[in-house]
Amino acid sequence: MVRLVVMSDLLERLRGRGWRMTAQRRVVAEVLDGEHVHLTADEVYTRATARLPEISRATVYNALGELVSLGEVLEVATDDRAKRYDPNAHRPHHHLLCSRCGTIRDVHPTGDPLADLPDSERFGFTVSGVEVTYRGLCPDCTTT
Amino acid sequence: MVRLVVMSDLLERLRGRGWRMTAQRRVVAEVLDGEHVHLTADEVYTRATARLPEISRATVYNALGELVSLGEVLEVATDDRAKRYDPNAHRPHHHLLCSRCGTIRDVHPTGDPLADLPDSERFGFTVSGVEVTYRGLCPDCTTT
DNA sequence: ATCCTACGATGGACCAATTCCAAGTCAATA
DNA sequence: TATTGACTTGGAATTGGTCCATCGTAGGAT
Ligand SMILES: [Mn+2]
Ligand SMILES: [Mn+2]
Ligand SMILES: [Zn+2]
Ligand SMILES: [Zn+2]
Repeated sequence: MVRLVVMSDLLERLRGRGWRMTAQRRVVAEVLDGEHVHLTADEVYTRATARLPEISRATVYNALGELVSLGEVLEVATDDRAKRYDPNAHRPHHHLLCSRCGTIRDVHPTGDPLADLPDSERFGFTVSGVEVTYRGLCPDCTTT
Repeated sequence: MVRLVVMSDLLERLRGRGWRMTAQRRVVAEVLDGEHVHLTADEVYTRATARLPEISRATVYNALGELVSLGEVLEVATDDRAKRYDPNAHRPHHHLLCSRCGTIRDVHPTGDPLADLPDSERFGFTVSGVEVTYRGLCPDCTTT
C-alpha cells in the first residue's frame, strides 16, 4: 500500500498540537513541507507570496519563529547573513555546504561527535547538542 | 629561557607577508593578538578605539576582512547576529558555546570528523574542512 | 448559524550589523 | 623628499530582522 499523500504530515502535526491554523500559517508550513530544503526567510516569503499574495513579511517571520520554538523546523546559521530554515527536524543530521554557491546538503556522518568531547574538555558546561558543518565545493563549483 | 614577548607574533608574521602596516591595522592586530578570545567586530572596534580614538568602524571591518583572507583570523558564525573573530587560527580546534549567554570556549574533541564522512555522503563535493559546534549551558548559566 | 474575543496578520517604522563610496591621507619605495 | 597606489574616513546605503498599533478572523460558546 503506497502512501500518495506526502504533504501535510507537518500540517497534521501542527493542528494536533493546537496550533491555530490560518491561511498564512498554512502556506508557510506548506512551503517548508516536502523536500528537504534550506530556505532563507526571504525565500520562504517569496514562495508563500506565490500562493497567498497578500501575506506579509512579518507574518512569515512570526510563523518561522513559532515553528522553530515548536521544534518542527531547525534554524541553520551559515556564514551567510541570512539564517536558513530546515524542515527536516525529525531525523538528526548534519550539513555539507558549498563555500562558493552556498548550496546545502544533509549528511549523515558515522560516529557520535558528542562522545568525542571528553569531560575534561567540557569546562563544566551542560552540553546538550552538537552541529557538524562540512565545507567544500559542490560538483558544479569544483569544475567551474 | 623564558619568552617574555608574547605579543606581536601576529604583527611579525603580517609584516613578513608584506601587509602594509598602518597605525589602524596595528591596533586591530594588537587587539586580536594574545589570549584566545572571540570578539565581535564591534567589540574589536571598541577596544581599538581605546588605543587609537580616531579609528573608524569601516577600517576595523576592512582590517578584519583582510586578516580573515590571509588566514590569520577565523570568522565564527554563531546564531547571534554578529560574527565573531577568532585569532586562534593556527591550532585547529572547535567550539563550545553557551546558548544562554553566548560565551564561547575552544575545545579539542578526539577523533576526526572528516574521517566520519564517507564518500557516499559527500555527493561529489570536494570537502575541505569541518566545524564542530557544541551547544549547552556554561557553569554560570546552568546554576542561574 | 451567529456571536465573541483572544489570538493572529498587517505594513510601516525602527534597529543592528555590515558594506559601499567619494574624498582625503600616508607608508613605502625610488 | 617626491611620488603614488594603497589605506582611511564619515556618512549613506543595504541587508536581515524586530516592534508595534491597529485591524481581522479562527474557533469555541450559545
Ligand atoms: Mn538539513
Ligand atoms: Mn576559537
Ligand atoms: Zn557550489
Ligand atoms: Zn552562559
